Amino acid sequence: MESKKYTIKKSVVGEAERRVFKINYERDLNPDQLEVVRTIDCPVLVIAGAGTGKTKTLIYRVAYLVELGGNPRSILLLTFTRKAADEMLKRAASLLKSASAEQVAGGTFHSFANMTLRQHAKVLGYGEQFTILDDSDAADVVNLLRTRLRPEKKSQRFPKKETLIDLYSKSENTLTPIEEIVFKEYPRFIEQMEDILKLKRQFDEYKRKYNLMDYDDLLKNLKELLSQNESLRKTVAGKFNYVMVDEFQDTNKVQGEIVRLLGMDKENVMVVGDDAQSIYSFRGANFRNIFEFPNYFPGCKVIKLTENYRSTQGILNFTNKVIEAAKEKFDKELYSRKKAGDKPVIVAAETENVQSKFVVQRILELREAGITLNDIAVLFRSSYLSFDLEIELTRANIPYVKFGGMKLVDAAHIKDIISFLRVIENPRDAVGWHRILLLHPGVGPRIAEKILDNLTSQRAENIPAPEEHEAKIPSSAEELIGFISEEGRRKSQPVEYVESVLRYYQPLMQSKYDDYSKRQKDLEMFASIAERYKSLQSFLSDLALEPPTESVVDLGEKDKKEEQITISTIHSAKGLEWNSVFVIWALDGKFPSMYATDDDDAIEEERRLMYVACTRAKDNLYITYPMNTYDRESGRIFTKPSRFIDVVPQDFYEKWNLVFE
DNA sequence: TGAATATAAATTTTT
DNA sequence: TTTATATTCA
Repeated sequence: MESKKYTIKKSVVGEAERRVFKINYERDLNPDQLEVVRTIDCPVLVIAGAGTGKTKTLIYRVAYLVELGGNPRSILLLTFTRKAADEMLKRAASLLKSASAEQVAGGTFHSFANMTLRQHAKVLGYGEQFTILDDSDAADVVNLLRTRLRPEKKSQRFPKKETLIDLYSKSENTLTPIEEIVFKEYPRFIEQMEDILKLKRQFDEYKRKYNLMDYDDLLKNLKELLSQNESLRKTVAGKFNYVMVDEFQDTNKVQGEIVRLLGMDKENVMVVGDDAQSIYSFRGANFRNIFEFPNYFPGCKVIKLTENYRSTQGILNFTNKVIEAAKEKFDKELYSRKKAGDKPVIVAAETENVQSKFVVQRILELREAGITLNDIAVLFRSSYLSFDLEIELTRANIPYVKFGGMKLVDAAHIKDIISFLRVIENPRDAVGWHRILLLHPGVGPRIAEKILDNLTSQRAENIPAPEEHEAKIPSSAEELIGFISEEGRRKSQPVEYVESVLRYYQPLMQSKYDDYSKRQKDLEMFASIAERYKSLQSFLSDLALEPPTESVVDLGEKDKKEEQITISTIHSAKGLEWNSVFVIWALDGKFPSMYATDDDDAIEEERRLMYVACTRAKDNLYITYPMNTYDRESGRIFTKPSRFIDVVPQDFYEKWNLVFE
C-alpha cells in the first residue's frame, strides 16, 4: 500500500510564529540556519565552517529580531571590523525594506568600548576626552620611557620597543602575568625582568597621567567598568536585549569576559565562530573561547553549519585536506551541492617575476572568459610580497585595490596632522605634543620634554601664555604653543581645524620633506575625510579605531565604478569571497614564515591561515610559488612548496608547468 | 657636556 | 620608512 506523507505541525505555536513576516525565512534558509535565527530565548553557540552562510544567517537573525518588534537599539552586533557591521545592517535593512535595522548598535569591541567609556570614564579616573593611542603611538611612549629608564647603556641587551609592546599587549589580552610570558617566550630577557616590569608600571602611569588609552586599555577598562561596578554593569548591559558576536574564534580572553558580563543577566548572547579560521592569536586571540562558551552559559544551544554554499566540491576536497592535518580541531567535513568544478591548480614558477607574469596573464584570460575583475583576488602572507606583482599589474593596465599593509594614517605627514588635532582636543596628550614639538627647528627630545614638563605641571586644562616659559625655548616652539591654545579656544568643525592646521604645517612640511608636493595630495584627501565628521573627538576616535583602508598608492584619480581586482593580505581577506583566487608565495620559508618554523602553535596558525586563503575561492583556485628564492637573512635558498599544500595528495589538484614560448 | 643632525641598517599578520 | 649609532655643534 502506498504510504502518504503527513506532517504534524508544531502544536505549540509561539507568538513569533503566528505573526505574518515580511521575510520568508523557511524558503531562504536551510534548517540549521533557520534554527539559529529562531532561537532567541537562550544562549547560542554557532559553529560555522567557511562559506556556510554565516553572514547571511546573522543578517536574517537581525531582521527577524527587528520584525518581532524589538527596539533595534536594544540589539548589539559585535563584529571584527566596523565595515562588516555596517554591511550586515545595510543588508538586513534592505531585506526588511525599512531602515530601522540600521539603528542596531554595531561595531567592533574596541569601538563599543570607546563609546561606553566616553560616558563613564570618570568612574575609572579618566577624563572623558581621553585620546586613543594606536600601536606606533604606544611604541613611542615605551621608547621614551625606555631611554629614560636606562640612560647609559648597560652591557645586557634590552628588548626593543616593539618587543616590549608585544609582550605587554599579550599579557593584557591573555590575562597572563608578564613574568610567565617572559619565561615562556622570551627567555633571553629573564635577566632584565625587573626593568621590564618597572617599565610597564611607568607606561601605565604615563597613560593615566596624560589621559591616554591604547587598544588594550580600551578593552581592559571596559571589562573593569563592567566587573567592578554592579549597578553600572546593569545599566550598560540592560540596554541590550540581544547580543551577537561574529568571528568569535578571534576574540581574546578579555573580550570573552566582556561578552560574559554583558550577557549574564538575560542569557541572550549568540556567538558565531569557526575554530579552523582562527588567525589572530598573535594578538592574544584564543579560539578556545569557543569551547568555553558552554561553560560560561550552561543552558546554551550548540548549532553547526556544515553545508558550504561558496566553493565547488573540487576546491572543498582540497581545503578539507589542508585543514585535516591540523593538530587540534573539531571534525566537521564541509560539503557542497555545487558542481564538482575544476581542481585547484598548483604552479611552480621559476622566480618571483615569473610568478607575477603568470598571475597577470591568467587574470587577463579569466577576464576574457567573462569573469569580472571585481570577482578576482590575489592573496599573500605579508603585504610586501605583492610589490613585484603590483609592478606587473600596472604594466598590464589591470586596475587593483590593495588591502592590508600601509595605510593612509601611517604616513608620516598624516601622523603629524593628526598629532596637531589630538593636542587641540586633549591638551594633556603628551605623545601628540612630543611629535609636533620635534617638527620645529631647534627642538630635540630633551627640549621637548622640558616644554612638556612646563605645560603639564602648570596647567590643568588651559595652556598658559607663552611668556611664562623659560627663555631657552626656541621661538618656533612658542609660536606653536600660541597656535594650539588659540585653536583650542575656538569651537569649530573638524574640517576647519584641519584647514588651519594645514596652513600652519605647510612650511614645516616643505622643510622636512623634499617630496612635499606628492604628500600634498594626501593632505587634501585627509581634509575631505574630515568633512564627514561633526566633532573632532569622533573623527579622531575613528582614525584610531577604523582608519580609512585605502593605501596611499591608490588614492586620487581612482574612479569607483571602474572594475578592479583585489590584492590583499590574507588577514584582511577574512570573511570575503571571490570567484577566482590566487594564493601567491606559497613557499616554505615564506609561508609558513621562517619565524614560525620552530613553534608548533605558530605553525598551526599558519596552517589555518592557508586554509582561510584557499576557502575564499568559489570556482577557481591557483596556488603559486617561486622556486628560486634566495633569503638574505638566513643565506638559504627556498625551493619547496609550502608544507601545507605538500601534504595534500596529488589527485586533489592539478600541477601546471610553465613553458615559455 | 649635552643636544641636534648625519649616516647606516633592517622590515609578518591588525583593532 | 624608521631606528640605533656616530659625529658635529653650541
